[in-house]
Amino acid sequence: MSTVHGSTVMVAADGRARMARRTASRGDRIDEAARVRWGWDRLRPPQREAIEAALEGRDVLAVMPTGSGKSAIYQVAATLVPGITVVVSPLIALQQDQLAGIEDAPDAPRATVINSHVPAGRLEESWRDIEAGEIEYVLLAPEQLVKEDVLARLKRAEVSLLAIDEAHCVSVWGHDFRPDYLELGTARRALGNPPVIALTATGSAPVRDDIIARLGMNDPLVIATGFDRRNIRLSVERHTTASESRQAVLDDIVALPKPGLLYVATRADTTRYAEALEELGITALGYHGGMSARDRKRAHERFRDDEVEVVVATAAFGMGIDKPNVRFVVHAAVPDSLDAYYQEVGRSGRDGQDAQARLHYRPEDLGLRRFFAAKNPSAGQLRRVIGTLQYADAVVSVADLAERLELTRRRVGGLLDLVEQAGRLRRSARGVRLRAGADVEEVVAEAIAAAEQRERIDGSRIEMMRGYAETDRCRREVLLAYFGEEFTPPCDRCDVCERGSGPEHHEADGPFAVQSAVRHALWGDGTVMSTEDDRITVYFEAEGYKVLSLDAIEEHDLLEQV
DNA sequence: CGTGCCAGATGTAAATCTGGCACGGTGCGTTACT
Repeated sequence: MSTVHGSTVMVAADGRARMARRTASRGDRIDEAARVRWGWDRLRPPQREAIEAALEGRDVLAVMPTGSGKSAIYQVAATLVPGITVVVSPLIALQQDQLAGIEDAPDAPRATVINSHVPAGRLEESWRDIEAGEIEYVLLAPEQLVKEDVLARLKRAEVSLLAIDEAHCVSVWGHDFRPDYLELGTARRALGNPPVIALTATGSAPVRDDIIARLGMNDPLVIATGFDRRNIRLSVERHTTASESRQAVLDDIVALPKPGLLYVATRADTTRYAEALEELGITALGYHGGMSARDRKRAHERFRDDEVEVVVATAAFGMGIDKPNVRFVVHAAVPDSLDAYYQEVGRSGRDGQDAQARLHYRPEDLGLRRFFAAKNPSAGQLRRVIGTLQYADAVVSVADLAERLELTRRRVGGLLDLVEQAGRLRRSARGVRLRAGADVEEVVAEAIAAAEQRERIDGSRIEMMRGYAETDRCRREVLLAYFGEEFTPPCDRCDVCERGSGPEHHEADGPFAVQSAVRHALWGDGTVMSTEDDRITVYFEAEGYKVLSLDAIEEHDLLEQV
């Protein structure tokens, strides 16, 4: 676990020198494949490093901003290993884009998608091609990869590489929303344990740890490139009333250069703001997950083609968006974490030109995020799940379990995740079973404790969002510290620095270095995320983020270096 | 947790206040109907 965060870049750098000597010819092959198959003149060092590691059979976690060529890693690596490459992609729309991207390349190998939108006839055709060895890339969502027949057919075709695109979904969605994300580790084993390449643009400590643990990655090479996007100007405007905030958002959008994105908290707000903007003479479109696939596609296209100035969207909008000239991302309400915020903000200024990231903040808006983070697992349902598993005393598939208990698969998946976090569940390709010697009431209590832990962690991430909004320090410093990157202010590209009102920066000379491992008497192991004059922020694996006063630490001897 | 809608109260005419209550995000797949 020690290579997970912090020392990662060093690990990569060490490996590079060694590998360069040993595998010069492999490097040539990589470049040649990239050039001939894809028409890319050269790969950047992080891309090559990741490919080399994967070819050596090592797991790779690449944390790189969108648009930095993450896909190239698995796309090129796939052409240099014998079997097929399975690419897990969260959205069917994204799979279509990726397929088109592959098919556009000069001499890329063939790819196919497996999902419920593919007509049965075409699907069978794809399978025949896969089994005949004519396909290099199989694109699918985790829901497919947990199906027994899909796994069996893929295994027969020999999978040499497993790529997980948008891998933060494992952590962000796996725990409740899309539980099949948690089965990817099991699926990997069922496929014969091919090396995993996990790709994401979100790289905070808990998310990275979770990805590595959930995918069962073994001593992965973690490549994290810089997070700083200096062309994006960061600012926060604080409001007291809802109507004042609303007016400020509209004023902002009128004044800012377009096109841009407005993120709101609810579906109803997408319509309300879009209508208000239209009345102000701005072409605007609402966008949320409840819209039809056709309307969503249309909105994407109109935004891409500059036919609409502003898209007003919930968090549903964004994945796969690679529009270069987005000039602003305004938030009418806070998202649930800095991970989400930075990802949304990162959709601006892809062309390197000036862009604005403005957050309109009311502390009350955090309430909605807390509501969504509340897990409140039912002890009764947990008892039924655990009791049924114990009674069965055999492997039961999640679908079976859901049917027997008359609960949705999502619900059962969420409950099983808690049992797993409590260390009481065994997963296999065919289903789950309880570990031997478990007492039902004991497991229920442990699972509830696991839910409470998760809630604490999610809650602490919301608190970090609050910390960003309310800080009197350089916003870039705060944001980058969250991603484990040290930054010395001023950045001159945030509202705090521009006002010149931030506290004077001192080189941290306290006892705890950023990214060092520490242990707390009560909260266990943690990693120092940032240090200030009188306090430090630590991420504890079991508790989430905590801000500790240095005086208190000293007085009560709370924290030791590990 | 916070917001916004609605019914009912207020107290004698129209409009404002108040308390209760529903609702809030992200997508895969499957299935039953047009």
